[in-house]
Amino acid sequence: MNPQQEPAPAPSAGPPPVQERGRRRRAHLLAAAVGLLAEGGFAAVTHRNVARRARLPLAATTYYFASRDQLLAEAFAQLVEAELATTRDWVARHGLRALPEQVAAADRARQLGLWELYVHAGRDPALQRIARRWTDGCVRLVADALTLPETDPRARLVYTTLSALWLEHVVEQRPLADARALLDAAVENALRPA
Amino acid sequence: MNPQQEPAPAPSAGPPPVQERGRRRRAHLLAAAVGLLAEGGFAAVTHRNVARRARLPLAATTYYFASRDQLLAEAFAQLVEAELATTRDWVARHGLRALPEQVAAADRARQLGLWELYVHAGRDPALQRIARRWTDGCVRLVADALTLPETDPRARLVYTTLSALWLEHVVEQRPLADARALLDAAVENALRPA
DNA sequence: TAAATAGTGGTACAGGTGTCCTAGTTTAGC
DNA sequence: GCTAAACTAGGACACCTGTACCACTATTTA
Repeated sequence: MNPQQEPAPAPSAGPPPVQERGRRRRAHLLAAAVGLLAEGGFAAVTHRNVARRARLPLAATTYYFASRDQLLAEAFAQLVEAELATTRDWVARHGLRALPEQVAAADRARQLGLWELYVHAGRDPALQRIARRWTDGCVRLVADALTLPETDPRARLVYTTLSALWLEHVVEQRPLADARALLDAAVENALRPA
Repeated sequence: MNPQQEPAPAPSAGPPPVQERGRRRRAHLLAAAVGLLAEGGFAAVTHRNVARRARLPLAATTYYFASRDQLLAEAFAQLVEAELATTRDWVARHGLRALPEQVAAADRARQLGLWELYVHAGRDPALQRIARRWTDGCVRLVADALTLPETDPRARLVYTTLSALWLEHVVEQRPLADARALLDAAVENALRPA
């Protein structure tokens, strides 16, 4: 009896849990991780914190995620996707030049968490892929907003200014007033005929 | 009698140690912290790692620095100062447009550590001051290289492109070829008469 | 010289960490 | 129904963390 029954093979890295409740729990854990990342940064995302916030037992975290790194990676991916969607929406509604206002309105801590993970991606190939997708998504977004082809270097150029201003604002909390002016200048430069 | 002899008031946060050996030891600890930060990032800078690398007893770290945070802050300041000096040198020698080559040649892990601390500064006012000094220093550097007044927004604009490309390269490890082209375009745009 | 200060280093503490284990319970498929 | 898989939950393990303590020894100062 008890023929090495393989009690819990841990689906972690593989496909999502098959049972409905399992899928919900996994999603809750992920959401908790994202929240913690925003509030306390990188270091706050521990198994115990995540479990506590999701009101689940500690073991649930290791059951649904193979490791803390994987949890972080998925949180990063989710954060990036959400951010891209939000930004796309905003740009569609208010135009590219209104982006500084969106940055101002958004949750600063959340943005910080995003950038923290972005930089951390420099040391983790799994995260690096997500970081690239983020940059690419943003560049495409800018290109669309300026009605430029996706690969037009001018879009890329505008995005460099945009992202630098964004990061600067989030980290250094400088007044946003000149950010808007600088972004305008960058857009103007890009669209000005050579 | 032992009249509350205050055995070790810990100069940590105050002025540097008065004895020569003490000053050397403190410097060694700081250098060790910078090295660790580069190699393993944020998390690697622990009291024990720093002490081991500096070949000093664990207690030396708490004797010379009031806390881990202070140690990190000083490491950040030192890293920033060194980086600014190096870059200034490079620009004086090879010009602004050759900066991508400097980034390529520099120690990637070290740059990563620098950016990690930069983003972390968003959560720590003490680090934030240093982050601002870094940005300001870089902008001034760009302004000087372009023979623009320090506060000219065009210098700031060029720096946004520069820093974004720099961070992108360090984190995402994209080919550096188009970075150079983009930087050139940014400089051209800035200097083009309106 | 003696006293006061600066620095040293070994150790201990209380707490947090990721991860694993295991016995149990629920659910899905037949 | 029954069996196998999916899931739960609590606890434990080994390790690492920042920091405090304290009996020392150098060094400086008076």
